[in-house]
Amino acid sequence: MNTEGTRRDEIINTATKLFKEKGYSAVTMRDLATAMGMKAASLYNHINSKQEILKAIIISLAEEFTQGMDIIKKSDQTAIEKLNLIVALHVDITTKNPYGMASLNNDWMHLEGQLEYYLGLRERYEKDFVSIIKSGISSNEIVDTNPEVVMFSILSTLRSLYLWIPRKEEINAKALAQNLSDVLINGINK
Amino acid sequence: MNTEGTRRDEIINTATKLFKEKGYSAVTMRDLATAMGMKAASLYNHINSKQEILKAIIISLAEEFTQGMDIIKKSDQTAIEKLNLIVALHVDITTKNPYGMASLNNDWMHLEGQLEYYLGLRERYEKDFVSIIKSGISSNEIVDTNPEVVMFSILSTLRSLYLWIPRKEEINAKALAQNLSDVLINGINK
DNA sequence: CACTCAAACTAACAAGTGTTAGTTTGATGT
DNA sequence: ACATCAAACTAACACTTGTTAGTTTGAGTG
Repeated sequence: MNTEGTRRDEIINTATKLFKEKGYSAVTMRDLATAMGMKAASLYNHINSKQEILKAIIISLAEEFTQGMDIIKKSDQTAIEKLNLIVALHVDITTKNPYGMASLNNDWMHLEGQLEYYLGLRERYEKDFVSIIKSGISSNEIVDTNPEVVMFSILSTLRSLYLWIPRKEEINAKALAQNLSDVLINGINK
Repeated sequence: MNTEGTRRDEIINTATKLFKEKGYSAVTMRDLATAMGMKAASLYNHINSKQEILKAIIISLAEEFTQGMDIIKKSDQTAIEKLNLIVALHVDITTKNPYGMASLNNDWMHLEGQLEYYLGLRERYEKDFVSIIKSGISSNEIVDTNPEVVMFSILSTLRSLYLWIPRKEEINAKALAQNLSDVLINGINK
């Protein structure tokens, strides 16, 4: 038994790139096979279905976010500091797998068996996020605005990071997270 | 000749909703026909191709943004005021056609004949946006941060509005634009 | 009534879809 | 030399795709 899953992982990585460019539905198994330098039927020596690939991409990412949020919400930090940690979490996960984030954002509705599970994780994440903002408002750290608008605004930016991070190799993750935190939390008004 | 294009418009509106839910590639002409209460072949009495529908949805929206930006950039306003106008522009267009915004954001890459034209409009829009931010930094209205990070942050939120506006019938456009401007420009730190 | 015409229909097409079954290849360890 | 086995292959399947051609329907108009 050698390093398990290597060939399968290559297929999933290649699929992730293709899905990011055209979306899950527009990528055929023959497209994927060509990109891998093989015939479509050969893919099935390593994976069981196209759907399984999508699941492998999305669910692991969604669980990473859930775990990150669990740690942050339990941590003994101010609300603002927790928001900074959320920004860092997104920058970190997105830097490691920017293409996968495209599927997470755009192709989750094509999950067949795990759609409910995914939606559950997502709802939970957003609830935790809003809770942190609300507690920051209560503790007078955060201005008293609609907490959902605040979450929406921050989360939209963080969810779009995958579009931006690949072009920004020059900037490192820590600097980007700091820069984003500044803009998102302190605003841009002088 | 009666009110021209009615039936065609109904088809495009129906398609817009379907595209928002599953994406362009995953919606078949038979799906669309069923939603219209007719057979797939009948659609072709009103439209010439599936591609034409996508083009009708995306290009008109992209041109609306371009026109809006042209007016804003020529206007005699401070940079911050121009940013407020951009927020209002997005809220306005998205409120009128939230489903179409989903295609604009997620299915532009499936444009076949007009891809270059679309990308040109988009690039121009982003350049104008960055220019406004830079001029705000020069005039000391805006904090001296990376202008592209600022644009990215604001634009990500504005581009995601389509996900949010349909659930928020209670809030009116003007109030939402004001609320967003506050959060995006002044930040949330107290 | 006969004519027109938009808008639906049925039937079919060629190409492409995900997937299965069975077979060949070639490197590895005995 | 032989057996093994992952990993590729060829061939084919049942079904779906966008689209075309030709036909029928039915309301409105002279």
